[in-house]
Amino acid sequence: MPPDYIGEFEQLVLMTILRLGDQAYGATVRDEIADRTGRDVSLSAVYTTLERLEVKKMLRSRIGEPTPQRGGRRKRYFALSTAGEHALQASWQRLKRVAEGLEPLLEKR
Amino acid sequence: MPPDYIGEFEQLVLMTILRLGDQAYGATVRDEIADRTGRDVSLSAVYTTLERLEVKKMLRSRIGEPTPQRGGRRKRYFALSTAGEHALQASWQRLKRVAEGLEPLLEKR
DNA sequence: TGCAATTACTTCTACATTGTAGATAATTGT
DNA sequence: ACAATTATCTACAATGTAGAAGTAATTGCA
Repeated sequence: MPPDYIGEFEQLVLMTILRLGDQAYGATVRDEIADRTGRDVSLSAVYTTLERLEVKKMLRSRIGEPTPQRGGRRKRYFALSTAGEHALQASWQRLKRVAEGLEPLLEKR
Repeated sequence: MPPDYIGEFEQLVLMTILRLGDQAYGATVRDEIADRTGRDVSLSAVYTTLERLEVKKMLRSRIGEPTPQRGGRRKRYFALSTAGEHALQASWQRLKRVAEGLEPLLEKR
């Protein structure tokens, strides 16, 4: 594998974190992916992937302050590392190059 | 997994077959992916994936006639099935929706 | 002719990585 | 203590990948 290879779900997760900015944690990532793809992934699938991406240094995380609301455990917020950003950009570029010119076939219905 | 889920490499392979049309077989698929992604995948990686996609009915294959060239085994040509075309379109749509609006971040260098 | 060498592809075997869910545990507010 | 939220553990299935081995053609030469 290329050193910065990421799988398709990892790619979705990274993009979603990028989109969510400082509101990226387990539940929001899950919900956003569900909304955008129509696919209902389990929370644990998301967490496992987040964990692995952090091990690969593509993400960093920090534990949030307790929210003065309704109880419950503290959130763990995630953000892309520079490496993660690069890996995501690289995979996006590769994909675009492979899809280049095929759009009419990929999008016809 | 959604019934039509395909991994990222499977996606590359399907797109490549679409592009290659009636010239899609092991070696050409490998070379095209290598050219477009810069990633040098082994032939056997390609074959395994082709095989699995055919089992999932996303591809069909036929054995070609012997070519009057330099000998060698007959080619096995691949083509997308209707299901494969749909799965590819669906995954492309999902991806586009997830990436929507993030292009500036995905493409900046 | 006829068979070893060469060529062009494909299949087999095996293992690493990624995808995914269900059960379980940890914190925090009331 | 209990309800509310979020996170971790455990396990297994699916996908990604390479290297060795196998097969079917053509060629060249005894």
